[in-house]
Amino acid sequence: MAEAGIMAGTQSVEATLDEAAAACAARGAQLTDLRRQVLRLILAAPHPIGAYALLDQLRAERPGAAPPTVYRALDFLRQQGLVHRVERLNAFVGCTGAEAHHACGHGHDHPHQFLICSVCGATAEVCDSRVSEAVASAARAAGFRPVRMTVEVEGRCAACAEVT
Amino acid sequence: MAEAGIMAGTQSVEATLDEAAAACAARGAQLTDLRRQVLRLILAAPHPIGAYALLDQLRAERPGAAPPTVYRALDFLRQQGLVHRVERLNAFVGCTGAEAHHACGHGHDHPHQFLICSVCGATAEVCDSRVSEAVASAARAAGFRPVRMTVEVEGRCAACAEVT
DNA sequence: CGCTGCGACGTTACTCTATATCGCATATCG
DNA sequence: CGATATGCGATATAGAGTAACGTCGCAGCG
Repeated sequence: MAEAGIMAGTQSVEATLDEAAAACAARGAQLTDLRRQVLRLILAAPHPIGAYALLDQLRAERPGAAPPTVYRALDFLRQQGLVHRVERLNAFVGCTGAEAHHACGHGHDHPHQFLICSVCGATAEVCDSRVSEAVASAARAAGFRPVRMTVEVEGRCAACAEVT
Repeated sequence: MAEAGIMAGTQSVEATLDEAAAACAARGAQLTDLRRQVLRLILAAPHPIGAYALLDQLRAERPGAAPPTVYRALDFLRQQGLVHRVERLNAFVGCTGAEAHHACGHGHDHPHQFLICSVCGATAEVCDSRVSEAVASAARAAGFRPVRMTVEVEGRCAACAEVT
């Protein structure tokens, strides 16, 4: 229970992949086999995963895979809002709760925040509008026109904080 | 005037270096020649500068410089709160307004935010407590114990926004 | 005096992250 | 049919960061 806030989506990876394919199709883009494989690996990983770890795993199914193979797929998945990049880790995670974000009116480039546990490596995505409002308003106060924001918090997740 | 929010400190680089040296000494650390050179290059750069660009410039004075040379100096300068890393850019900037931060009660690891202009590359550091409060409180609401935060906003600075 | 510990720095080598570029195949449309 | 677009294989290179080891100089101390 303590991990509730840190858990990824509860549905199966394959179901998520099917939803993702449908969402892409609805936008006129296609989730090809390669892209689907990459997304599957990301969703199956317990934590944010680096591009080259992804590449290693991908080679099991696709021996010819090279860095551009992975990066092209990642670029696509990010455009589609299916994957986010965690800047502090140079790693990638599946976007959890894309439905929720759409429900609250955000597009696929929604503002989000990451909570990164420096003990266990778990990374949770949250979507707090007060945070994005505060950041955007601080930026505007400086005469700045915000477009995209990165908010990443390093600390201890609930489970690791208990141990203290 | 439009750039007021984006300007770096107004005093000369050398004066800043002297202050930095004094601040280090007060903490029992020393700003050696190497560290001073690296800090000078960062302060003189108009924008955040990458480690390898720094290395290239450093080699003019110090032909034997290698990556560890730069990274060790950067680690020191970051510990001393004289330099920040911009995660989105994999680059480094001088900490503007360290005095102001100390004045408002923060140590040298103060929470800060970056405004990064995607047109001209200018990067401004701001220190808005409402932002850091909002982020910290969102994190705690998820049972997370925040330690350090990265807030980086990409958009258009005042000068570049005028042009539209 | 020589020993020891420590911090700063040099040096080599390596890993990881990311992009540029060329080229081929297919697909879709007028 | 040709023309343009997209996906992807393949090679090469740039950029970011770290590991490991050695050396020098400078305390403090028996």
